[in-house]
Amino acid sequence: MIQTFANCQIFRNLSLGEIKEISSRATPAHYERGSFIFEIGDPANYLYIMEKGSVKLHNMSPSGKGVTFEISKAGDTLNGSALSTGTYFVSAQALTDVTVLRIARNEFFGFVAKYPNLAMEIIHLLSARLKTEYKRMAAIQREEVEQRVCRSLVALASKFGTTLSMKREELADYTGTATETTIRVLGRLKRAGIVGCSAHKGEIVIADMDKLRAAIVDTDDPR
Amino acid sequence: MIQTFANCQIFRNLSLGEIKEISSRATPAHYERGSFIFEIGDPANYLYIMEKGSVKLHNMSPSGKGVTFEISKAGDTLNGSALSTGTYFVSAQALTDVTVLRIARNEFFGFVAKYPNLAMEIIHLLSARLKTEYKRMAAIQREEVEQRVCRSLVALASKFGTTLSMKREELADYTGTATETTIRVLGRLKRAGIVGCSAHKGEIVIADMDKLRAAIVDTDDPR
DNA sequence: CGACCATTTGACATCTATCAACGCTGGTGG
DNA sequence: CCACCAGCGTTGATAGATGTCAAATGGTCG
Repeated sequence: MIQTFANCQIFRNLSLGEIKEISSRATPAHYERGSFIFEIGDPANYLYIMEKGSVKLHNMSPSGKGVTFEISKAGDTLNGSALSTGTYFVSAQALTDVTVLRIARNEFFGFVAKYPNLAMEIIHLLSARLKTEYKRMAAIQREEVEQRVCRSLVALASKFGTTLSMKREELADYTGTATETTIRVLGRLKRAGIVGCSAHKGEIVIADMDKLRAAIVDTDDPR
Repeated sequence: MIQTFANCQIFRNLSLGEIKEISSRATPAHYERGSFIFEIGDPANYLYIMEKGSVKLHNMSPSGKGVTFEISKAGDTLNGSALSTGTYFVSAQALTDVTVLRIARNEFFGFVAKYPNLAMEIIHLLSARLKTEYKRMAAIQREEVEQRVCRSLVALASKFGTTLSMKREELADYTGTATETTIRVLGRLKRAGIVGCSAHKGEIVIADMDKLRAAIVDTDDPR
């Protein structure tokens, strides 16, 4: 458990003693694949820290149209900003069996007020995430679908490696396109040798990472 | 100057003495309409706090395609998160003549580390902004243009009132559509009596705020 | 082996961007 | 005072990209 905290970005600048103090207030919880850790709109009473497994943060509309914001893994917090806004603004669904640690909102904020290093790391983390979202917005508004699929693949691969275990539909929700459209793009990428052909169901293998990266630099403003 | 700080969300929980201390390290600066306070990619060495005027935060690609993220006014900070990430990740351009206060990055972070209230407010602010961006992403990926234009109008009106002084092109960049498309939507809204017909150039007047709000609730997920 | 779900492919509808032309308005200079 | 110009707003026609619908294929698991 201590190790989980030490691996978590927002706690990394704390001393071992401080981490021990905080982790003493955390309780573990398990969720099985497919279940929800919380749903959008629930009151945000706990900070969740991922220990094991992966979780999809998304906003599924009643019509079935999903928007995926992030896939979280060990060391990530789940929609931690919601502790500030009062209610979770995304849903968290387990993609695998999952173990999390959770800390009550008030206790967590107590620590934040007490340890400037912790507050500072949170600020850095939120800033980085905001930057990511801004870039993503710019990409969505400017780029064509093929670009965006490639961009999604790069983002996912840099976090999870070149073998992604996700369905086409999940990639489509992450990219923000129809499933069929994503499949057609993947088809083109296969023919270009960028994506592997063999891949099992529910799996996407990136065959040539360099080519993939090259495919998204052609547009304006490489920054 | 003190007043500017007191009106600024991130400083609002500080004592007068603390505000005085911080504001003693701030220096004012003026920019005339059209000029850039900073441009995307510049090293983020200062925190800017708006005192007077309005500023557009955007990302203009060389091809001329602009994405507008926010219009800032008195009390707002300009891309403050950039102090964490190292370089500004949007450009800040004055829409009017503008007065800002600026504080050197290191000094500002010194205060953040020293005053937990300040750090906490920053966390709240960033969290709220992240929530806004998530909603916006969901809207972009799910909604049709008409919805999004209405949503933009509501957001802008709740900050600036029902008379917006902006060109169609600026609204289009904010909404993420072509200028002509935005104009066509505005045409429909005029006919529906939601938007005023008289409006001068460079001005958009919202005639019926209730109808406007009603126009964006029809889709999924009213949250 | 059979059922079910993911994946794929095709045809089609439609939305939106793009291109082009024009009108209007306010400002400027003769 | 008038004519002209430049920029913004508006409208129409068109093409292209992407979503949607429908159906076939193929893989996986019980």
